[in-house]
Amino acid sequence: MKINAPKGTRDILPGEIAGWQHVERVFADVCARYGYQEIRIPTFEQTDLFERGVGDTTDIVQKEMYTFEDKGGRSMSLRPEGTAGVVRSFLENGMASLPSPVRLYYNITAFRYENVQKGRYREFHQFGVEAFGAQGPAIDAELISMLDLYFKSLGLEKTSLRINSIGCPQCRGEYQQKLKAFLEPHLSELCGNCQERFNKNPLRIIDCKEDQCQAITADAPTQLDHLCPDCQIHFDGLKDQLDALALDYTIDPRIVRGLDYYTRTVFEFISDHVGTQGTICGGGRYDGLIAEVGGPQTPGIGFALGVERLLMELEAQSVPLLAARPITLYLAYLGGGEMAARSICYRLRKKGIRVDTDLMNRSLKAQMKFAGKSGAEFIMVLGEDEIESGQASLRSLARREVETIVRLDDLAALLLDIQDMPAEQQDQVINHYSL
RNA sequence: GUGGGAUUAGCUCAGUUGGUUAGAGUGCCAGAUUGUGGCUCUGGAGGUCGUGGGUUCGAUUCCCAUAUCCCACCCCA
Repeated sequence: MKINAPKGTRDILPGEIAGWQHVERVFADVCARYGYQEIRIPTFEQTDLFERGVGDTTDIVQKEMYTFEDKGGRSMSLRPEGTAGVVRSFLENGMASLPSPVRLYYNITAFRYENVQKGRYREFHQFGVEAFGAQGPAIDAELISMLDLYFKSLGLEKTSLRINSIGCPQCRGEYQQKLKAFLEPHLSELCGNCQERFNKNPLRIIDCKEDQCQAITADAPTQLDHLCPDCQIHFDGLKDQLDALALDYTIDPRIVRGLDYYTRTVFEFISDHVGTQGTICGGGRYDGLIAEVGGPQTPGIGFALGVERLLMELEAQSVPLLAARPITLYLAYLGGGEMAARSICYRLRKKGIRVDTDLMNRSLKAQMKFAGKSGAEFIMVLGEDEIESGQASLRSLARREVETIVRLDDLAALLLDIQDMPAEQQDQVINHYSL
């Protein structure tokens, strides 16, 4: 029986790992510059946490969670997102008593039982950030500027930011009444889904992509026009903050977001290269979530970024990613040189040099071939003559003509100098060691 | 949960109007007078033609089911 990777999962192979490591490194670096610290949380939690945190009316919790009973009869779920677990950890570890705001970031896999398509997997990767304890819009703008800096650091130029405010529970309730009153006369013209949404979650109707629904909701009242004074002040403040940072944004009253916990500020970074799954990054404020999970009333805000989608966007925009670092030296050997070659190889590796050598007893010709395909920068052949004289020829594999006789005793120092150096600068160093 | 397309060698794909030992390119291993790679030539390994049923003298080919992949609805990152 043939065993495949489970539907919706995939292997990240050595050939593509460089891109992943690159976006991870740059993300960690940007987070550090903003004073965000990494947190690592469990892959599964008590199901109850997600029901309360993500919202038990959401599709994510109702239809898409990997839920199982453990051997103690407890209901557990694989995390469908990161925020709930981080909030749980924040409370459990007394982080509320740390100086505010508490700023955390994470790099996780998350799991949702959905049908797979472009940019959507059952196991997927998210980078995320959560900040607790800051009330005003400055932190909203900080998160957005962080993402802007991150995208720019990666070389991703064409990202579009959309922001909206979905108000607080008070003004949202009033707005929902107005929205329903507006939609009521058109109820029969809405698509089937939206007719169901009318009672369950009318907000989602203005997010519907069906043409007939968009036509009806085009003139619908927006939450943005019905914010309470406090929410309005917050949203105006956010715009001032973004203007001060010279960040471009579009106000999109149709952004709703499918997680129950959002309040006030919501935002998305959109791509048009990821099929219909265009949201690379989504986030917002969740001032009620911490209390909902059982903690004190604490404001919070965060975002999550889809790593697979980010990588697709980078590829679509032809952004060069850091390549894997090649082997610096391939150490080939002939019969009598084998043990000396092994010993030198180990010594070089201890010094931090990337070295490869043959383990298959191959002919010299085969070793050369292998070295050439391995992408190694330099090659050296060790036989009895070289061991005896303590000298050997160091040759560039990419630039055949570059060949220099050097002392084996100097080899470590030489390679350490030229490792990771641009090719055109290497020659000078090599000449310095030349006999 | 619902649709459309696909599945043949490690990878990219031909092919068979149903008929003996199923092909190419590429990759892998080896060799081309036992000390210097990328080109070329030769040889080799590698496939129960996604899986399970059915029709048939005979199925990789036709039919049904199922799994997986890709795309879309929905939802989200």
